Amino acid sequence: MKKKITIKLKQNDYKMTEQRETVLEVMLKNRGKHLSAEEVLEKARKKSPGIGIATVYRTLEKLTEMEVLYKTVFEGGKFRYELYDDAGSKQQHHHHHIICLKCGKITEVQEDLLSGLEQKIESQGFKIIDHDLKFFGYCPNCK
Amino acid sequence: MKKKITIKLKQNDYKMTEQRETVLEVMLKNRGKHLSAEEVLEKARKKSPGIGIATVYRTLEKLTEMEVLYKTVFEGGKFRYELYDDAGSKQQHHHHHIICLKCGKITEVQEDLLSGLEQKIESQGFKIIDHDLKFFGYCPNCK
DNA sequence: AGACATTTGATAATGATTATCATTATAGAT
DNA sequence: ATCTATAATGATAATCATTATCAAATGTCT
Ligand SMILES: [Mn+2]
Ligand SMILES: [Mn+2]
Ligand SMILES: [Zn+2]
Ligand SMILES: [Zn+2]
Repeated sequence: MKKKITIKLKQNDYKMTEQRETVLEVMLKNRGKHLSAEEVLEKARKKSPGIGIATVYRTLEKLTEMEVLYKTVFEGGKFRYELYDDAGSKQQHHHHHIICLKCGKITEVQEDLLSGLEQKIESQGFKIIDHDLKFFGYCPNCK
Repeated sequence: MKKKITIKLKQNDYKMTEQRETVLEVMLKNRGKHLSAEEVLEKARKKSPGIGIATVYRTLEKLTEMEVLYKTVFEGGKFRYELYDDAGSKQQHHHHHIICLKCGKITEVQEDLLSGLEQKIESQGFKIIDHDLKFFGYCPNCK
């Protein structure tokens, strides 16, 4: 995985630096979590104490372009990043999220069930590349 | 519609002011559009030239709380507001959006097709209140 | 090791949204 | 219609996340 991404970087004339490796490791170690740039910074400093917030933003952005990370807005209007389900290989679709309106917990839903709807939309002349589906409600604890 | 909302305001000890009425009229006249606060300000000033941006934000926020408006982030990381499909009455669900990655056009999808998935999720102990589904791809013109 | 382009970190700038506060307007009581 | 209490407004400052700038440091290739 890490090796695959290093190769991808080189193909695009990007260098593999200590900081980029650290950010990547943070994301790999936190699969299933949805981290803000500040949270990534905090974790990255454990390994690379000197790393700056600008580098974290730049690296997250680059990994998002490369489709290693998925970037989206949850509540609070700031971006959060997570590993793509199948980071490294050609990416198609993304799992869904349930956000608890009381405790803020984020639960992932793996079932897709959108292909029917996507087919209907494509039959009207669109080409669908990806989707982003969030459910808002209450988790079992807060219901 | 406007009357219904005025009554709702009163029930919550809010006053109906010229500015609130203007913002509401802007939103009613632009059903199907997705306006930023700045865009609402611009349109509102046609009728109430002195209105300030802070009042626009406050009013949009209030109407969102009251479930007259729906607030969401499209591309660019800023909030946009639109009338709820059935603004005024008890609100359940919301239509979906297709965002063209080339020209930015936003198309609405009325078909729901999520009830199956929602039922499956609720059978796992969640309570679903609303959802937000966006498709990313290319519109017929840009495909 | 040396050359050169890329990357980094500190910090300034930006842009959207929210908070502050003195002034003004609204709704209900008189 | 006037008065009063309270809520709302507009100007502007503050905040917060993100992006831009730039001199110094680093990675890659020879
Ligand atoms: Mn996720
Ligand atoms: Mn819409
Ligand atoms: Zn919860
Ligand atoms: Zn298009």
